[in-house]
Amino acid sequence: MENKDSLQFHMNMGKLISSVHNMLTRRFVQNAHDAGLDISLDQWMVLGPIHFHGDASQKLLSEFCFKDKTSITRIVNTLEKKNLVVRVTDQLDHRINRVILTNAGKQLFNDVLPIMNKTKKEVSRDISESDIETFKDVLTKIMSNLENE
Amino acid sequence: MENKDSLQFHMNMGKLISSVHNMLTRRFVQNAHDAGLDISLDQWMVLGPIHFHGDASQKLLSEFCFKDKTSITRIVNTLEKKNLVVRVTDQLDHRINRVILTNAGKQLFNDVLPIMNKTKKEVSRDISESDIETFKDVLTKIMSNLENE
DNA sequence: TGAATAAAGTTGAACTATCAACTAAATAAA
DNA sequence: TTTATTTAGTTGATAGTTCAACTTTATTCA
Repeated sequence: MENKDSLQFHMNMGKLISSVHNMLTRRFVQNAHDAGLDISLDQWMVLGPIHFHGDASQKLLSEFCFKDKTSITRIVNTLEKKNLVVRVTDQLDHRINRVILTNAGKQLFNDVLPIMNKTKKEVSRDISESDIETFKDVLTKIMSNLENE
Repeated sequence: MENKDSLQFHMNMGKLISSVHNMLTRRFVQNAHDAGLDISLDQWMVLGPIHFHGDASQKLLSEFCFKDKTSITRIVNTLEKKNLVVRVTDQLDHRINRVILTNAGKQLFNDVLPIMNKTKKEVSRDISESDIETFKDVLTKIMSNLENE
């Protein structure tokens, strides 16, 4: 334990981000599960934008979620299997799928919102507002640093 | 594009961390690939501690990497398949596997080190030292917030 | 000592990520 | 208008994550 902590101190950024990402994912799913909700973090990260946009194409979801289009295909497959969304072919451009929330999807969205807030609270416990701001700024900066080309 | 940026501004922490993690992973693998090296970020994250400890058990790797023991099993499988490590049963406690770097593993470790540094430089470009420090402190704090129980 | 329990790893199943190769539909170019 | 190219999405393959169930070996304790 002690050994682990002292090593943790020397962890580089990549490992920190990776570890935090894993732990965050686990905690969110656990909180959802404890509330009787069956959803993964990735499903939630796609469900949110679908709710937000109303009739997002998979292409838009891909850009918005910073996920590969293949990942979107498969997450939407899962959401569709759970009857949370439906794919509707665009009338004008038949290549495009519009992804729409079902009533069950809207219901789940509303149920998960408080779980997300609970998780957020647990994550940012005892961290100052200004540190959180700096933290988010750095993350945003890293994203622009890694944005392709 | 513009739309995406304005939305990005409102991204919550979870999504930021998730997105950064994905982009970071992609960039590391791409940099390694460009240098003719075939390794994933997760393989690297396990290879490092193996190098560091000399004869780490999978249990130790699991704690050290903040990964599930199952993940460690499979990553070590992959590393073993690539002849980068070998499993040696502990003489005193036959339940324990000691994971040891082969010469090829040591070689790869040395080859990947500069790639990691290159990636680190790309990630932290134009971010002040003090912001990086705050950033790492917040990540460490989040980890302790999410540490179980 | 012998039975219950705990610890270290593995395996199977379901899900996600990424790459490459593919289909189908729309657009550009000849 | 026909051909070439681009775009949206899917499929297959390989790797990693998590959970639950399992094996094997150690330890506890009755």
